[in-house]
Amino acid sequence: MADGEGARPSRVTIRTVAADAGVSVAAVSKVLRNAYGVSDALRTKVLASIQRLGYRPNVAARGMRGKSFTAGILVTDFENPFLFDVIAGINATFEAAGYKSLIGVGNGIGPLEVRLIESMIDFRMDGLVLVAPRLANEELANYSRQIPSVVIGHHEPLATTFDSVNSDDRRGAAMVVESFLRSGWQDIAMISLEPLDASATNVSDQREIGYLQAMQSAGLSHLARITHMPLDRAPVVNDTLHSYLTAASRPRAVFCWSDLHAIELRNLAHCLGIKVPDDLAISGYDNSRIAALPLIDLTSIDQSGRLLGVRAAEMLLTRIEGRSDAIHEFIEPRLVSRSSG
Amino acid sequence: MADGEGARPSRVTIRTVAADAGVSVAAVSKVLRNAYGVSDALRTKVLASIQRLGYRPNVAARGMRGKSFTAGILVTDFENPFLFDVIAGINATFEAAGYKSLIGVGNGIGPLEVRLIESMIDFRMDGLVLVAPRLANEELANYSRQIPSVVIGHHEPLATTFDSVNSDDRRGAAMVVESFLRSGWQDIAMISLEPLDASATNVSDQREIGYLQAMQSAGLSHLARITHMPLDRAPVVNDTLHSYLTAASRPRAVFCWSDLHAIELRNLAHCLGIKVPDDLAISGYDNSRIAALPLIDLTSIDQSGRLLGVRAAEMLLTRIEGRSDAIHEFIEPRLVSRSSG
DNA sequence: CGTTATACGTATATCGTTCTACAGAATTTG
DNA sequence: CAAATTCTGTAGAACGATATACGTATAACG
Repeated sequence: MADGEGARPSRVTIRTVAADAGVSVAAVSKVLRNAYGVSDALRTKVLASIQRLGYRPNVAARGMRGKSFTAGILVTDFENPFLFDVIAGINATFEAAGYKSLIGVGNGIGPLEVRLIESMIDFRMDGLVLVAPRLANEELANYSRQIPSVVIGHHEPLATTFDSVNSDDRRGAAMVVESFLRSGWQDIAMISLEPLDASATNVSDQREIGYLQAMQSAGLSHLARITHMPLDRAPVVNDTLHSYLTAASRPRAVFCWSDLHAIELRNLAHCLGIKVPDDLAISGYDNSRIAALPLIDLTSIDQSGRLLGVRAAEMLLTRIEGRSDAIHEFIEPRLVSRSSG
Repeated sequence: MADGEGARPSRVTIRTVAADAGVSVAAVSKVLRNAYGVSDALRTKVLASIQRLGYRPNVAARGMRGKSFTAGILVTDFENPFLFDVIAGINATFEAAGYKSLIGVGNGIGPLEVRLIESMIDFRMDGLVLVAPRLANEELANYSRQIPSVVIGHHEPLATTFDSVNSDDRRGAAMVVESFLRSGWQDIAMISLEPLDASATNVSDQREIGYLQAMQSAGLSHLARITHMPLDRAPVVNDTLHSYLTAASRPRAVFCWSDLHAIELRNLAHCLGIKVPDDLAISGYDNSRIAALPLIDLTSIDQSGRLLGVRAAEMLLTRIEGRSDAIHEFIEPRLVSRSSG
């Protein structure tokens, strides 16, 4: 009983270290931040004490005045397999720079995302990477003034208060259309995501634009049509896809804004006895690991998730260092052809 | 230029609120924590000011003396689709209790996991949920003394310093074997994960035990055999699975410790022209969303990931409230039969 | 009516850092 | 050799909350 709570080891603080090393608290702090004005002798003495005592600075206390050496990552839809690589890239880059990163999951719910961002600010994190945030533009502008921010998968090339890294989504969409055209299919439709607002900042909005432009360039505007799906993967999605496949107006080829829906579609087609690609060609976007499975074998656009993550983290680091002009970067997409289209 | 950094809105603190409401700082703090000794009149006055000023308490400052109202989630392998439901369950439960949760990704790398746990402690988080940690038992015992902790997917039923929630992994494994037996197959092998140490705390260790026991009960001990895979999904895994499938000793049925490898296996079998389940039956574990896809259609064990998450979060909340006796809970697994076996 | 509880608020020490000022020693300069 | 200039290290005020200790009305009691 006395054991359960009792063994409070009374945490070792900067004061403990200072006492142990026989120097002032300020001196230890200087060593920690490797700030100016500390001799080699002092440094080694302090480092030895830190080592011996197993001291770790308290981030909460640190955050009150200085930096927390931690960045927050906000992801929208935890389920999208596209995130794996992005997050791996972000984590690796931060890790190498001596930063920690913690992830918050927003579930595509605006209010929750807002609360998480605020929570990260309140934790005194040094910066934020927002992956495909579903926030109104003003909100984003507002928060990015409070904390260094970089977005991935959000197109706002004129924003001045935050950076962005994106796949060239218009180009990617066009690549799919062009590939379909080369196969001789013209009746090409698109499945996209419900737009959030009129600003066309979402990746799906940009892919729609790319799709429409490519169709127009090919003189096929009259065949272009877009179906919008809700974000949640409720039964609605399945029903919609089902009626989509069985309708008379079913296209010859479908470009899906994300592997997420393309995979569902390919499976549903399989169940309905619709041959892919003989009856229906399908392409996704993201080149996720599942799309690459031989049994799924989905044509897709690789947007180099890992690179997106790495670049975003690098940008955030320089922004934390003080850069204040905005950078907006594009990464070239790559078509990965597989049996589905 | 003056715009980039200049617009420092000088954050609203508890002092601002106190001034605005015309009360003391302590009074505001009391309202925030709804502590004892505050009249309705005062409360409404303070809440109005909070509302008007848009005040949010600084978590870092909070964590220095009181609670941060945030829990940390440590996940090992971000890629395992099993995590989706677990994390959703944890998040939903914390959210409802007014807690935030932040996720750290350990990548199955021991040292990194340790650093993340320490980081979460240093952030003054109120508690930790560790999902399938790959830590030595002493380390776990050590950290769980420093911060309220609950583990998921880690079997240590005698631990006194932390709680655990687990699928009954032995039972789940046995269910698979029994199902194979009912189909008339006896030559049943298992693919498992490289053990971390001799303590058999990992879920894969427990599933091995369940598998061996079930084989023994059926008088098939002589046919039981286990192949161990590395955790990383390097080419090694693929090579190993390839030679596994082409070897003369290929079993009639395979029980995989996780959908992760079962999916790989089913795809590889497909590529090699091995009919599933006619030539080879396959079962996974986790009943992940991918396993349920008609094109994959993998028999699997559902371990109610969401429920695991919910229970773990609930336990952590009561432990944060002061409970000090350990709880170790099992959740009944459920077999989901599909075409693969 | 005086005494004792009780409810409500306030003042202030405290948490563990960072960071600004400054003092003393060592070094360079004129 | 005195004065000016580094170079090191220290003291102590923040940071923004919590929580303890205490004072003062108000209510309850005998």
